[in-house]
Amino acid sequence: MHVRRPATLASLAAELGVSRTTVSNAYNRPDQLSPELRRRVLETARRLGYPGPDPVARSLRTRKAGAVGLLLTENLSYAFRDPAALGFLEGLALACEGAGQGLHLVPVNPEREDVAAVHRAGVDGFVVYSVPDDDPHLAAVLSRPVPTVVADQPTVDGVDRVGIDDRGAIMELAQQLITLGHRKVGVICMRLARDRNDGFAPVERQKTAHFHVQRTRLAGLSEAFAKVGVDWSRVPVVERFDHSTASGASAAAQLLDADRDVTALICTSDILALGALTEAKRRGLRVPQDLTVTGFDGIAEGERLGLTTVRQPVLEKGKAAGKLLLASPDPTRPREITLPTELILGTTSAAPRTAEERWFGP
Amino acid sequence: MHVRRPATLASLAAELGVSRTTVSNAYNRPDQLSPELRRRVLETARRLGYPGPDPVARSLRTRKAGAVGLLLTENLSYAFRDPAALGFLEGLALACEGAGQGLHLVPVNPEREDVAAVHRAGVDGFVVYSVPDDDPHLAAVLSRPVPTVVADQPTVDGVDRVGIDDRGAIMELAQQLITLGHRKVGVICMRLARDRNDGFAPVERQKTAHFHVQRTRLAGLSEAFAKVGVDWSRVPVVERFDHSTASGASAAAQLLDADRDVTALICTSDILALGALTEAKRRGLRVPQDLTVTGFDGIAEGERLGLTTVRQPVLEKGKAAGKLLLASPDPTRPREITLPTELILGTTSAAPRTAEERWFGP
DNA sequence: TGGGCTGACCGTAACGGTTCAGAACCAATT
DNA sequence: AATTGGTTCTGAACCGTTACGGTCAGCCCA
Repeated sequence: MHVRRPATLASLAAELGVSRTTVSNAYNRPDQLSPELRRRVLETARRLGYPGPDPVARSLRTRKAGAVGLLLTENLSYAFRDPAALGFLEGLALACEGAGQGLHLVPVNPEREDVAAVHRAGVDGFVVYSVPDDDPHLAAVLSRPVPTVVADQPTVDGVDRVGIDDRGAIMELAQQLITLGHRKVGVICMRLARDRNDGFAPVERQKTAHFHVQRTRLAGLSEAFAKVGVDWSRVPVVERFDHSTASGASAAAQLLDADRDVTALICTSDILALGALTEAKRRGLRVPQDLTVTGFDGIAEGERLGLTTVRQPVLEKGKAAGKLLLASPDPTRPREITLPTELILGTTSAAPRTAEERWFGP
Repeated sequence: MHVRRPATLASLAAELGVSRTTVSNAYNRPDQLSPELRRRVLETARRLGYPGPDPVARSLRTRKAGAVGLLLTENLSYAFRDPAALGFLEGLALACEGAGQGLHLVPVNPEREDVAAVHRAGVDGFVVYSVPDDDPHLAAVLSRPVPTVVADQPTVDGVDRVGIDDRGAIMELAQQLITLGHRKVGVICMRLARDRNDGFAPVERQKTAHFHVQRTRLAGLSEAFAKVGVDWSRVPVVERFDHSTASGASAAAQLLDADRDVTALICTSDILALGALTEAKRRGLRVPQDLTVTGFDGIAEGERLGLTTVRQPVLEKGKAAGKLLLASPDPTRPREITLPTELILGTTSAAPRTAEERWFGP
């Protein structure tokens, strides 16, 4: 019994004196052979230590890998720590699980731009979640001849898409602040491009941002405030590369230091908003009396704190992406799913104090 | 130009009038052909829409898939919501990313016991994280002829393992409570088997628990308290199937309702402990004056609340699992990595009130 | 008796690559 | 002139399966 090479379908067949087809059928189509022979095949397999048909060889032959590839932002830890990304991931994983498909996280080396991993992934399709528009990995994915779904990304021709109406949602939020009377606002956003720029982001940078979600939200804000005569080029927008409450706090500090008249801090994520709240508290600013703070996403911790924000259905977004990918392989035209959002009016937003109040207290 | 079937290595070679080997070399070993020819190959590839060597076929030939399989508990959402599991996942993902390996989440259908997905996964190895000892998926993984690492699971012969000293760690915690004077304690634990049993868990069930981690922690507690003469069979142990703060709260309620003398609630996870804290507050019990509450894991929210607990390096655990799997393919004997834990004395533990104080107030 | 049907099994041809041992060619060295 | 060495490219053998289209024996029924 030479245990060097593990047994294969062929060796098993030889041992049994039957054809490979029959052994294959024993595993895949029990109705194609007599129960007795099938029993013998399976028993001999056990005896020889044959672990069943090799998954890779099977994939090659059947032209399906049984897995979905997932391309995430270059920084993996980011995804695992961002509640919104995590919700998406969970939803996608659930959809895959429901369909019996594996979920293959594509390794993205943050250092060298190594696109090879995308080409090496044996998957039946890809989901691309919120990567920069110019990410070479995205291009690599698109070059693969498998169905793809993008999420929180701009439309790519021939590719399904799932997302929310970022522009509309944040405009609704902006309108709320406008109605309350806010005109001097500041914005804290996530990184806008692949290069690090921890500081103010001029309008040009906002417009050419490589991250669709951020770009769109900023555009929505700009549009909403322009309508009531606010000169957007004078609205301070502070960008942070890292996505953490610490970043939110330092951004708030930077912004408030530079512009003390600001009555509202609009953050493009709840995580950043949580940090802003911390900084406000540290400065002795009461929220919402002295300062309004808003977020985006609708994460649990924000809800607990009564954060005014836009809630988006992250879990559903992931599920939708999975379903889109796993449904019909190739319909005529790419589909697009836009999920609804909900404006959550919490306790961190209120009308700004009047100039008078500012000087003399409430 | 029949675009029916996408181009293959062979069709490209035919088009160019060179051998398949040469085309293969153009992609994999650029030094094996002239730069000029390589350029032609690549350009023709682009023209014909050839996406590069098929990953599955390549995997078959090279006998490596470039991915690691991960088997998680049957309930996927659980993993995505448990900070400890998430930390492990992040660590593992980082290790894989560092090695350029994909991470393949094996779909585990909670309904029917469908082990097929394990056999279908084209991976070079498996990591199995905290599944019940009798999980058929675990058996399926072990039957595959690839290296495997188990984490937070009992040792399996021939398989690498990573974990912590659950018994020792919780004994240290127990000793601390004992030193403080606690003798009447109650325990809240996660589910002990695959069947649902939301309620008290008799000693027998504790001992035969299918989840290694829970079983070991309970054994450690039992041992520590037995040493000081506590009859463990009379210690209330409440089990919860779902792992959530709500479960922790309801378990605490059930336990405190049944046994009002309890001075300390030992929870086998921080999540459960957070719930217990909520319930204590709801009852007007002051922590730690009226009730001591402890957890296990060392999650961020627990730290913020000053929870007395055992901190374990979850991220490192995941990284270690990945490294173990990706290091040398097959050493002589299986390795075992036990990571250090740290007892965190927070503000949720203190000496119990004396009987006198109980009746007359502090 | 022979035609048609069914159940059980088999042979061959892919699936799309990689790899290894040369062959062919040319230039440089002995 | 023969040897050596290097580069560039080729042929053929795998990798382990499954899909497809059979074959063949036995049985039913007219």
